[in-house]
Amino acid sequence: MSESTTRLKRATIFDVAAEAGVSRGTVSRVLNGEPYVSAAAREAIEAAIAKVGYVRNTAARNLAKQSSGAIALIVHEPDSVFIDDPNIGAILLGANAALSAADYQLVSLIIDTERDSHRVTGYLGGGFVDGAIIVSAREDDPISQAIADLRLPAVMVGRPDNQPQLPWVGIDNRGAARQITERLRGTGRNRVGMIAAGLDRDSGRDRLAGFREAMGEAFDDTLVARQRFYTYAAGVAGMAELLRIDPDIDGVFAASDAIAAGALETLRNAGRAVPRDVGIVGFDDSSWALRAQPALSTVRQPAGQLGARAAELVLEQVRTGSLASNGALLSTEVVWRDSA
Amino acid sequence: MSESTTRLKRATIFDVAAEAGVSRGTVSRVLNGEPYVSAAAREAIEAAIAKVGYVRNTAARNLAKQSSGAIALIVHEPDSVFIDDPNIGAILLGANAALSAADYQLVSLIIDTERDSHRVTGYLGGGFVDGAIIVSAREDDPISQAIADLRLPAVMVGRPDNQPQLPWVGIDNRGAARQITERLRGTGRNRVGMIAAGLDRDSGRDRLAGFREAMGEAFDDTLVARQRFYTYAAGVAGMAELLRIDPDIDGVFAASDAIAAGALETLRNAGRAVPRDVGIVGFDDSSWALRAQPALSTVRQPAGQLGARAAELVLEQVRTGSLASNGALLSTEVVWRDSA
DNA sequence: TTGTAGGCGTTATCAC
DNA sequence: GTGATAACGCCTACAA
Repeated sequence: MSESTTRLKRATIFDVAAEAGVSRGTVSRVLNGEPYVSAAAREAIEAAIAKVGYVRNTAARNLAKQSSGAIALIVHEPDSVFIDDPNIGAILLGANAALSAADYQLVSLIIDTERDSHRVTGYLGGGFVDGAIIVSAREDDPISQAIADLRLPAVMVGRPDNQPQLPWVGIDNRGAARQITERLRGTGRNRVGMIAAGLDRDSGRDRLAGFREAMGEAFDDTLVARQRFYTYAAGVAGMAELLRIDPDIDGVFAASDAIAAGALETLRNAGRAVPRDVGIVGFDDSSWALRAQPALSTVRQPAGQLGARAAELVLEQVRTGSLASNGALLSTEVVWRDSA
Repeated sequence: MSESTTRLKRATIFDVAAEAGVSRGTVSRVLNGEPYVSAAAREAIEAAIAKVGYVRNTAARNLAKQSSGAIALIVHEPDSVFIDDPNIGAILLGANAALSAADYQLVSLIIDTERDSHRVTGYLGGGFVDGAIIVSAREDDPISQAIADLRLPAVMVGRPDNQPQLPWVGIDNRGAARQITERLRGTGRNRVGMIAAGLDRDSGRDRLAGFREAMGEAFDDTLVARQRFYTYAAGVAGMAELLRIDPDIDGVFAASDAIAAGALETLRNAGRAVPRDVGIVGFDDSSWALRAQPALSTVRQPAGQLGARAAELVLEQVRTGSLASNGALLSTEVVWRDSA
């Protein structure tokens, strides 16, 4: 009676062994699907497991096996802007699918404050996970250093500047930026600028570099509006700045679709028609691209594959202790729609 | 030399104790900030910790303490649509902040397939976490049942239908829907319909119920377009359906801002002006609301607080073993802009 | 095929 | 204040 109200002690292998009339060793063997167990024993044990309601204590298992079967995915967005990042969800889903196929558990950790950063470091060192995927780390990220110290198998999504020894997967931001800028220029624009963002990460800097390359001689640094975040608001502000600097601007490469959408609003309010007066292209091919008016020409980023590939590389390290290659570049695709 | 290439064994309390010339017990005491440790011992131990590069093995600690200091947040979106859900990110951040303040680690688990569901169940039972927050569970969710079986402290975000014993936090979807519908009708609309979605969850059903209540005698079930997801595409399709059924429709309550945005597109293509010809209101006050043309009148959902409150309730259970109240309703607010 | 027992790294309860 | 030492629950040689 009182059993049902007080918190019952959870059954252990001991209880199962006693119930089935065998030793703990044998129970452990059937639990792990090992051979050399008689059918009779197996049956008795399975019945006992069901009867006593046994579930394995993974903390104990981890301790004994020195591994956890889990991989962390760390999202580091100290400014809480990741809510609007269209890629992170897809990266997560891709990583989850790849790990799931290998029967690993993905656990996502978010770092929002300095305090989070410390706590997560402790968590990573605590045997909770066998490896880690780091998303959207910034230049000065303490986590990547901590991971290196812990010798925890890890891979970054995006190319790390300060941790050259960390394996990574990413896209060729520079090449993609160059391609779409060239295409934009090809529509006969003469004065083309850029709304850049995220210049504290490699992705942001590389997109700017690609733009500069594509512009060649025509590059004009005053026509680069530098914003902090990849947001709609940044697009609104950045476009206003560009119009102020050069009212005759007729082409804009926005560092993200959200920025492009914001720029569209500014242009609309300024009475400029897109693509007639001004051609604009974005980056990501997120949901912003299709919903914008007009629909955005942009670069498709294989976010899901990014996550999946990162997961595979972590698993390779976990299993073999090392990695065949040290980085992977996934290919992008220019998607041409109506905005330029 | 070879030390640096082969994987070094991680230092344990043993090593620290030896290095500092004290016993493990004393080391453990300083590690846990307990009193009754001499300054000399503390200093020696701290130096030793730094010297041997000790980091605590949490698996062992969990085993001994029978707890983990981590709380799971389970996102269950089998259709991968959560990428576009504007609330989940905020819920996550809110929960993370609340747990962080109590020095708990939030770990997010996503369930995307049947296989994920099984694996996560095992994870939850394995001593990795002390409690769980369940987001966006659906009616037939096996996870909530598993959690009940495990006697794991848990709380749902959103009111559970099938697990009445599970504590939860949510908003008054029905009341909020009623309020905004009444306000919409107050703008002098005669033929008002609804684009409903997510009718397999309480939130979706409650919004429809609130709409019905507000309409009273004027409720017309043929003017309810039922969609599966809370997406832009659903809005496009739902609005088309409503226009087909009643070309004279002059008011629409969309079950989410994304749906409302989609509806706006259909209306624009159909040559209907908003709010002149048709008034439209949404739900969530997500980024869709402000970026829509015209900006949406909508219901603000306190997503961050939802996550924070859920976290607090889980911690209360973890610490006291029980809960003072069994549910919490957070208040919403009608935000009136230009779309109606 | 099965049982035995030592070890995984910490914590906690004792004596001292 | 500090040092032994028995848990914690599981895995895994090794022996039988």
